[in-house]
Amino acid sequence: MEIIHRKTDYALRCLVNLAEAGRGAVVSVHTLAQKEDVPEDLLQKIMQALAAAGLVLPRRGRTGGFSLRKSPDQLNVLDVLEALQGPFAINRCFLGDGRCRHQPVCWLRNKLSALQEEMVSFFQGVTIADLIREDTKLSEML
Amino acid sequence: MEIIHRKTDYALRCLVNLAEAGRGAVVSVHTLAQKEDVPEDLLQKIMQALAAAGLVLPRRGRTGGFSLRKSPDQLNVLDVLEALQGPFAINRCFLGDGRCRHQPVCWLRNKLSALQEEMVSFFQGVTIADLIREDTKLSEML
DNA sequence: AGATAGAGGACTAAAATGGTCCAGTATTAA
DNA sequence: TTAATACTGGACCATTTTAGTCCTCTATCT
Repeated sequence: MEIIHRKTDYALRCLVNLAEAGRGAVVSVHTLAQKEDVPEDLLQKIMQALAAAGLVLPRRGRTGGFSLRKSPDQLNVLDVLEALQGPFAINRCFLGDGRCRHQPVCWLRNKLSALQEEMVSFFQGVTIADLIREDTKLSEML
Repeated sequence: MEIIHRKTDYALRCLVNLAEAGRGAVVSVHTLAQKEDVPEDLLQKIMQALAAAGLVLPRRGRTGGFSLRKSPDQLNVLDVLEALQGPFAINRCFLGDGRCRHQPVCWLRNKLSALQEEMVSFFQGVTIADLIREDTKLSEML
């Protein structure tokens, strides 16, 4: 049972790559796919999702590609995760869509709500900056 | 994206029910299914999995059913989660089965390993006792 | 002996996941 | 201005997972 699915894994790798390329750097899907060894067509969709979520800025045309919209230390893992895997919830009832069969709000939900918040804060607390490879100069990307 | 799948949700409900029934209490799947509003056939499989994981003790025959094998405050949510959803991992590479495409051990894995451990501790820290309905006397089940 | 309860295997429908393909549009370098 | 390059967006597909059902068998208690 994995929290981070493969698409999200790919996304994290590419966002880190983008961060390492320096602030404002524009990198194409083609380049990212090669560098991080990810299927190019799939990565296209992934970057689209990240763009739709406002995490990344697309630039079309000959010299196009994607660039980060926030500095790496402000881009947290929860946002990436939700962009690719949908809203994060410790249990289905926290998604709010399909109603819980049991009660409007059941006892289990009440018990889990604290955990839900803790997990959200947890993933919000981890940023792309935290994932950057050690040997990269942090000064370059902030 | 839900951490706790429906089967695990059902399992938690029934384990709490079992805990509330008092230490050593034996409750049948039939009864549990009715009380917690869970499909009986499915719950059978769920309880089987919990038994296989050593969390619950099956008793066959006329007055049979399942009883907790640990006191509720020693039965943690991680164990339940893993019994029903398989090994817990923040990312696929922590499952150890299929090798990561990137490297024997990649930089992302190194970065995530701390998170993996934090999440494991987190779910280990939550027990069935924590999920018991407020109005139940704790003294009865410890 | 008969009723009841768990064991376990086979099977299925529906959804999620990972991935591919293709036609279209924007942009820029030459 | 045109050709190359890069993102957009929709359709499509195979595999796996999830949730759930059904049926037969075995154990045990009354």
